[in-house]
Amino acid sequence: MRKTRRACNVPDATIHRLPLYLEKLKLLQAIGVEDVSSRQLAESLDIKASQLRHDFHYFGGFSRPGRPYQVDILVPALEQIIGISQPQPTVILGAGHLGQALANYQNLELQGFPVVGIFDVNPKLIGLEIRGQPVRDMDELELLIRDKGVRIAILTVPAANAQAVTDRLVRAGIVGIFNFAPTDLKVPETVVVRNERLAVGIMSLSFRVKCIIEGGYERTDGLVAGE
Amino acid sequence: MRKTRRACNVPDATIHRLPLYLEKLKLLQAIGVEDVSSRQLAESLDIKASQLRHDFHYFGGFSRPGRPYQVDILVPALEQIIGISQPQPTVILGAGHLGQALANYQNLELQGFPVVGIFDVNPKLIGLEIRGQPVRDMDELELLIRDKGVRIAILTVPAANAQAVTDRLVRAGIVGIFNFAPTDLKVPETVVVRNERLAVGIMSLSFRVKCIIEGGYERTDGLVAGE
DNA sequence: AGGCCGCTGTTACGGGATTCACAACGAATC
DNA sequence: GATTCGTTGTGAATCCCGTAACAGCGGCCT
Ligand SMILES: NC(=O)c1ccc[n+]([C@@H]2O[C@H](COP(=O)([O-])OP(=O)(O)OC[C@H]3O[C@@H](n4cnc5c(N)ncnc54)[C@H](O)[C@@H]3O)[C@@H](O)[C@H]2O)c1
Ligand SMILES: NC(=O)c1ccc[n+]([C@@H]2O[C@H](COP(=O)([O-])OP(=O)(O)OC[C@H]3O[C@@H](n4cnc5c(N)ncnc54)[C@H](O)[C@@H]3O)[C@@H](O)[C@H]2O)c1
Repeated sequence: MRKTRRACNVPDATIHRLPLYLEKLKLLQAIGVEDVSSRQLAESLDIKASQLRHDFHYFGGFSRPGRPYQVDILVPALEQIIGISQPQPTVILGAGHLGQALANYQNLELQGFPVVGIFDVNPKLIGLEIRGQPVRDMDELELLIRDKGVRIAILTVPAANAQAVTDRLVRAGIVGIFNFAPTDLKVPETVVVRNERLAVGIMSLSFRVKCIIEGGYERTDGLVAGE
Repeated sequence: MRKTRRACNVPDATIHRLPLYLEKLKLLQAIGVEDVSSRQLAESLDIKASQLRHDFHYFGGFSRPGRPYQVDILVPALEQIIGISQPQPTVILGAGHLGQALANYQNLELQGFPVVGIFDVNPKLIGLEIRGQPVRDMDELELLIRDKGVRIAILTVPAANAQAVTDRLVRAGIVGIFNFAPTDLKVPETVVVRNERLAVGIMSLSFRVKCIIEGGYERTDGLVAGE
């Protein structure tokens, strides 16, 4: 009980690293590696070993002093922390360009997020099969969410409709929304939204590109060629 | 000269907010708003006004004490900082599901990143028209990059081919790579990579969802219902 | 003019995140 | 067995970001 309490106070920065750890560990697992030290794992991810141990420390640690981490223990432990010990059924809202791309993305299922429903309002799209699944009419939304116990939704509708769809998702019991529309969604406290803004990504890239071209080659991490 | 030096030491967190500022400001500009205070702008983005002023301070400030910010000054100033005063021609590598979705995404051009080339190796895709542009053979890559002065590339090829394509992009003079493949790319110091990992996003969402469901409703920001 | 209000620029502070340092421990080697 | 090396767990220290506080300026109203 205390443990789940503490787990939610973990900083975002740490949470964002867990998937990276998990990904690398699964890779190691696939090639038969049995144990791995914090240094090995950290260096392959370009971070400090102490940070990795510190991250793990939030969850009480996964080994004991003297013993390296065991891949077969770490993988399920991280999966349990992230919440994908059981696959998390997921629905996609909006079967347009992006929605279809995501529906076709097999990695989603591999990483524990099988798409169990794709929804749209466009009659021309409804019925279209994507990887064995039909695009569904919005009428079926609430029923399917309840039947399959869906808690996570991926939102790929136009920005103008994003809030309306969100409200409906919230009423249907969705707890997490992965939002690709460039809009800030209003949701109750008991629902989490994660915005994935393409514009932010490409614009910050552009900034760094400009820095390299205009300002010489120095980087944030230190080295500046003499004044 | 000093100014460009300093500009590159701006923290990432600030850079990530610039696109949000710009987006909101363009919206205000479109509806004829002439000036805006730090409080107004900040509150519409759910951040503190002092943070916004602090962010702007990295660039010397955009007004003077007593006067609110003028939208018509701020917009071009931010565009100049981000590096999109002139549109940044962009190429897409990999015309699969995701590549096509992005090629169809009109917001890219609206935000200053017109797609001037879409490339693939699949003969069946080459020649396919997407928003008026043909999918091109990789043979044309270097020439088009040089001709159009492209500095930013969007990488949507399978992870297995990502590094090879990257090497070729780097040799062709690309400076910034927006990478959607779940792989860490190795590039020289003079090239910037920004990874957009879907897995990180959806897994951290899943973690927060699990926290809400298991651990009650408390959030990082404080309030925990009594012990 | 004078006073008041609201605004920005700027500096100082507090807190969180990263990094460091080391103690405790296990295994292998001599 | 002792010793040496490598490992994790953990608290301290450092660094950096977000927040607050305030000084200085502009406009407005009286
Ligand atoms: N295309 C991209 O690469 C891309 C990238 C980043 C973000 N986005 C964002 O993702 C969203 C979708 O982009 P897109 O390119 O796929 O657009 P799109 O127009 O191709 O697809 C949107 C789909 O949503 C459906 N829709 C509209 N209203 C709906 C509703 N109320 N309920 C259910 N479905 C509804 C439409 O019928 C359409 O099929 C947009 O908000 C866009 O800004 C797109
Ligand atoms: N589909 C998604 O929604 C999604 C989401 C996030 C990340 N990704 C990642 O984006 C990448 C592309 O995903 P996708 O679903 O579009 O895959 P896809 O297979 O549909 O498309 C990949 C395309 O790249 C082309 N290609 C392969 N090797 C190439 C090369 N050497 N040079 C140029 N083109 C080449 C292929 O011909 C194909 O058309 C993958 O790395 C995937 O992991 C995809």
